[in-house]
Amino acid sequence: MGSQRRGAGRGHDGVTAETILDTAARIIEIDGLEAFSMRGLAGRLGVAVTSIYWHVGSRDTLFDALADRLLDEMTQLLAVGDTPVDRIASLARAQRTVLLRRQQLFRIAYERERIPRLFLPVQRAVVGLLAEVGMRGAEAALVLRSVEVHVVASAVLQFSTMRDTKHDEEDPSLWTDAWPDRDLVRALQAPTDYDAVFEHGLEALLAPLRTR
Amino acid sequence: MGSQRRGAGRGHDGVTAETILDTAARIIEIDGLEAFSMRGLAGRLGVAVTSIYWHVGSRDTLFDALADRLLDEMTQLLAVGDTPVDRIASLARAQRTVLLRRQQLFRIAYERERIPRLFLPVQRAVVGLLAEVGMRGAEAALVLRSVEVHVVASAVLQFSTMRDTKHDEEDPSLWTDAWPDRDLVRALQAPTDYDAVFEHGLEALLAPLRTR
DNA sequence: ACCTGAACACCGTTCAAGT
DNA sequence: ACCTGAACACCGTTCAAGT
Repeated sequence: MGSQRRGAGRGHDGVTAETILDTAARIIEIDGLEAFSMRGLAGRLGVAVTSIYWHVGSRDTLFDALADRLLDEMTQLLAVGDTPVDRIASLARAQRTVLLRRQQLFRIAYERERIPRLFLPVQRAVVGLLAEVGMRGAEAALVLRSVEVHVVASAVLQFSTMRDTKHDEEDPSLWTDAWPDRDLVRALQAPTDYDAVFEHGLEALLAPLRTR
Repeated sequence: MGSQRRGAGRGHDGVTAETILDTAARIIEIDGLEAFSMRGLAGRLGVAVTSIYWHVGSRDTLFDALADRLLDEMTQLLAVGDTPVDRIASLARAQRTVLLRRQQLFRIAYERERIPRLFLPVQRAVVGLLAEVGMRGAEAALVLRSVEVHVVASAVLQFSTMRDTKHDEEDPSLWTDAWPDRDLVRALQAPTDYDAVFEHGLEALLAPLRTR
């Protein structure tokens, strides 16, 4: 709302919109979204709260700006692989990697309903790759969205177990009843391997494409 | 922390832990999680804030109690269908239906990392059904978790578009470039049919089981 | 153009005091 | 056993005032 950026950084002890956003992003990604406050951010920057309002506006517009940054990052992803289907899979993995690295920013984007926009650049690429294997129209749209849901899915679920490690393993007592299948009980007591779950689901979704 | 419930409702103008939880759940599910506050809840009940602390404890323990209620609801689900795979699919759908109806309570459970516990009753049932088609051990665990991830996934993604209807459709301008595939553009401009996406992904995950 | 403090209307929580 | 008001330490945001 307020500011207009001009020229490069000046030798001044004030803050710029950039440094505010940088610091906000760092606080949020390291200490978590709920640890963030406007006053805390101002304190970290050594500035009055009201100064933030001048540079980037309210908490709301600040979060919007952070969501835009994540969007920028999503437009940089590149597809690799020998076949079109391999390249689709590589894009899905790359998206997932960004989401896992930017968990908290992703939550912000999610809460502002920016997910469709966030995924648009990759979707455009996937559309082209689907056309290469002869898939178009409503059928292609369904595959596109299924892959998107799957990427978000496994990332979101992984968040809740990543947040604190003491919950990283399932409570063993939940599965200690006398089950006949000891291998399965052991597999379920181990921490969920979300990478494996992701690959399994992705392969299930892409399998029909591999035979065209 | 404080109270011990005894006997049935007494004719008194005080509140009980039950009525507090009922009112809290209604506020949260109707007005949304962010609209909830301890003071607002007290106001709605016509009681001082501090009275809530006596009956159910802090906001934290109150949310824990609400998560327990959702867990109870999840234990009631029944499998229907002719084949074991059909019954697995029916359980997945039933779970999804509960999640969509109790969106906000689910968010609470999710943020408290109760998802594994929440899904345990259904998982037990699915384990039995997988055994019926001869799937056990680590392989069964992977399928189990993939289905769980898929259910949560499509529900979570649907939330963000359900919250306000003006975002229910994708921004048409995102796809209006000159694309050769008009059918696909039309399909992508329409609101996402999450039911279809859910069924598509579920079928992809269960397809390998149908041929055993 | 940039930064400030004071003020407002909110929070969750504790605690001593009432009946 | 149950409920209360006062108080504390937080919020986000606005606004008039400074330089």
